[in-house]
Amino acid sequence: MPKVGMEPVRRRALIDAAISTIGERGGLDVTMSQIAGRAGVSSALAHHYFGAKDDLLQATMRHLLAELASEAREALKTARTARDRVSAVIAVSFSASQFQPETVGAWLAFYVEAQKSPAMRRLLRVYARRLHSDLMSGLRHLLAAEDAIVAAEGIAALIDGLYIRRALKEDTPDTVSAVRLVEDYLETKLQSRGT
Amino acid sequence: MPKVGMEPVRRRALIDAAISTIGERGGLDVTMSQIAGRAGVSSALAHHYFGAKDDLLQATMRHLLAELASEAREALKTARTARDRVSAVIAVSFSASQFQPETVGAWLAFYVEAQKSPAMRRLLRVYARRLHSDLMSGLRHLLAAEDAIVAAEGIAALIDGLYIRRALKEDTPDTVSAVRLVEDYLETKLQSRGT
DNA sequence: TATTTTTTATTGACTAGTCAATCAACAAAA
DNA sequence: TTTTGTTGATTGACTAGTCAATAAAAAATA
Repeated sequence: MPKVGMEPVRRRALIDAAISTIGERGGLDVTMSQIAGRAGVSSALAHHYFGAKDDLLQATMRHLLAELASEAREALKTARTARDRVSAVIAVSFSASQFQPETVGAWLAFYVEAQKSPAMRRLLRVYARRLHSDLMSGLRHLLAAEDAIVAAEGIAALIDGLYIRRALKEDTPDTVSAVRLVEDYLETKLQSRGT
Repeated sequence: MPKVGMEPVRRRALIDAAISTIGERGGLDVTMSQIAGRAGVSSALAHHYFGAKDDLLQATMRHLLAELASEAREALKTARTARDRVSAVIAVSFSASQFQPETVGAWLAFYVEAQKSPAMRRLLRVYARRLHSDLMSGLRHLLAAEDAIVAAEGIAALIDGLYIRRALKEDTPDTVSAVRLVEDYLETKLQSRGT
């Protein structure tokens, strides 16, 4: 029952299906048929809209990044103080939508893929840089220049590390304790100011 | 030119080849032929000694874990104070042999695989538990019980996070700065004692 | 010691299965 | 009648795993 104007609907459905398929099966070695099937279409249609499998995967990664960026922008908008800005960035990283095991699984899979694919690596670098600058936008006002950079790197590494642990499920660090751990790090950093 | 007593030699060569192939290509989707070829034998021989591909991969992971464990044991032996113990664990995680991009790439690939494979997940849990207990063996004497646990979790997450960043190469955190970052975290934790 | 037999090492060729990508064909809307 | 949406069938490439065959070393036997 072909209706016109399906393209955006199908694209979105395929990307969503790609995320959950990758997250569920844990890895990028998912087949076009699995993804297409979950989106309720044939694999031929997936190729029709995205060309090669790689293109669909890249579009998926881009979608993940865009979603995270948009959440971060939103959260930063309402943060009043510098301290709030840092907490906002941390909170977004572990927000319900981002910290879902499926999503985390997909993120991790893309991290691995980035080792092979320069295109993916570029995308991830964009994310890393934005995270850094978002963190610095608050930390800059709270710590001396050098300390702020170290703190930003530390927080970023902590976030990535907690993501990995989340992806492994079982004895999963939940959202709350993950946030607490990072906030605790930040707090000790702020307290040792000037030492 | 068949000589007798080749089994251990081949096994080791195949495992080494697996590590570098996985690390170089970034992912577990390497073929038996690639691994065997790098080890200088036919793919049939790899199957002869390891059975299925999965078995070779598991043996490889086990080898990685065993090597890390042995290095850690060695380092802890010479640590005199509690503080030294913690530093020793950190140092081992970023030692030259462990922090090689190839090795790190392989580690990351196994992390992803662990999402699918319960066997791999079990192995990784062994690693996580040992890391935790090694850290606690020092931290226990330096911090209050609760704080020690938080610090151990934080250090572990930092290590994993820095590994990920290392795997992505380019703007790589080198060994020295990675150690410094973790040590700095530990230091601030210790200083805020009793706060 | 000379020989046969067994064990160990090794591979090329093959099988069976999977999957990305293509394409011709069909259906509904414009 | 042209455009848009859609799929089943097919192709071509690749790969895990098997197997029969070969050859050297070691063990057993004469």
